[in-house]
Amino acid sequence: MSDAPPPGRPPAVPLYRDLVRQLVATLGAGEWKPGEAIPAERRLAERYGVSIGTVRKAIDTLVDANVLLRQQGRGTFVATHTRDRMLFQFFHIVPERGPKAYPVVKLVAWSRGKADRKEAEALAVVPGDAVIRIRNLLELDGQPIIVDDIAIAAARFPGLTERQFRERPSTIYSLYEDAFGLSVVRARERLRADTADAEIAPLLAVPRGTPLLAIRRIAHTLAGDPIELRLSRVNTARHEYFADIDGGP
Amino acid sequence: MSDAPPPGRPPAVPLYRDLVRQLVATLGAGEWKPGEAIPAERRLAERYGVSIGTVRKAIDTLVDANVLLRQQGRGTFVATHTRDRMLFQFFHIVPERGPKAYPVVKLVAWSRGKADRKEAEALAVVPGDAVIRIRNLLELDGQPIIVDDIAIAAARFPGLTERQFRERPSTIYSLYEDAFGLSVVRARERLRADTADAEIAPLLAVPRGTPLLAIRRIAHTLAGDPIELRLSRVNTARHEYFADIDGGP
DNA sequence: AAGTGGTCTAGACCACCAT
DNA sequence: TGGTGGTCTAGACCACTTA
Repeated sequence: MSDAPPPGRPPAVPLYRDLVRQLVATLGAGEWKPGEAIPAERRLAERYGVSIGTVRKAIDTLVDANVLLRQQGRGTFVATHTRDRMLFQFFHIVPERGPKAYPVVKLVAWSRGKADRKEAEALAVVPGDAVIRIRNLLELDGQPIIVDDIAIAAARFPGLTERQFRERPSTIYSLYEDAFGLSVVRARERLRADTADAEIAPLLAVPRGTPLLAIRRIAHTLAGDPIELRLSRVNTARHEYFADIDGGP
Repeated sequence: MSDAPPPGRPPAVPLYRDLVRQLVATLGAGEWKPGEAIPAERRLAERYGVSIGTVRKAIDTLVDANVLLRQQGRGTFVATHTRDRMLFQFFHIVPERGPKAYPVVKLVAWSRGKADRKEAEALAVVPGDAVIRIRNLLELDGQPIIVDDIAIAAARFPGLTERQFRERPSTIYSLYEDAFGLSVVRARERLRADTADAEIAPLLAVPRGTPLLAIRRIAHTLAGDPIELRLSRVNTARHEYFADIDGGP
């Protein structure tokens, strides 16, 4: 790509892998922003001195990872955090019966504080570093179903205000993206069964001791940096968490 | 592929998609069995009269779906239900800390009965049809952590005996595969929080009312037929369910 | 040495979209 | 009409496995 491979020394890393790395670096540097088109495949092939097939294979990788989005006849675009993407990729609570719906999000609490040990570990910061904590209440069908406790490192979100959260028209991840250039592309979730304590129960309008589904999520950027720790508590009386193991061909 | 495309009428379905369909059909017909190699890509290209690139694209699809497995220098093999595959693809319970481990499975109960409405719906049979119900207790680190209640349609597993379950050296899905030619390739799971009742609590050695994670799984064959309904109840005091949202590039 | 999958090329032609 | 991604070809060469 930049250099010819040394003679007789086959490249340890395939060209298209290297191209993925370069595309990710270019994306990370902000040369192509969410919502924008990246250059056409033929142009990328020229720019990097590889064949179009190799470009396609590299782009395939990033499309599979939901980082890029192909649109035939139009171009290839950097993925954005629309409501739809949030609903289909990151929101896994569905009604027991009936169609999936968008939650209505209400900000309950917003505060600054110092990272405790668990927060620090999850966010890859030092205990005591400034964190911002947000509590949201999510309603489905007009009923309060989920309490989200979100923690983010203040250093990654300079100047973030409570007002930005209140006035957010779209999803939280689109706020991270638009205002701070931080794109969540993947997350790890751990689930367990818990019970409603005195603090959570009234928010969800359930008795204390009601079993709740507790979801601990760490959201990552394309570079792999953790940028959000989220503890969701879900009333699963009429809703469920879904997971599909393998989409199939 | 079999016929030339009508002149001026572009094929509605791409060649490689059609090839996927044919490969799936051949797999379903049992021409290539789990663990066996399918013909080399060059041979498939000849056999179906397409280029090797098209064959590779079709095989890519089935490899992504965990139906086929490529091994460089050896061949492409039909996936089997090994312990490893079970652990990495279908078993999502991990210790709170420490490495993932295989569960030790103990058969608690085995019975035949008639499908109730929910079982019938899940297994795509008629209520009242014969079903086999299995209850397993799964231990991790020597502790009983999971109770699995499995229901399968008896008609799909002719001659299945309790003994086969007791003597199973590997996983249940490998029994389905080896003895009945039914390969589980994907599953849908729905999770909610529940509490231990009088029946489950003693099996897990917890007090009644202990919060448990309830997982309802329907497992499907490559053809999309549901072949197993499984209700797992998990003591999440020291273990968790994990879900990765997007593997990334 | 023979056979396998893995990478890469340099095109051709098509379907789709904007103008 | 021109540009985009989508499909498909017919090879070449490589890395790896097995015999």
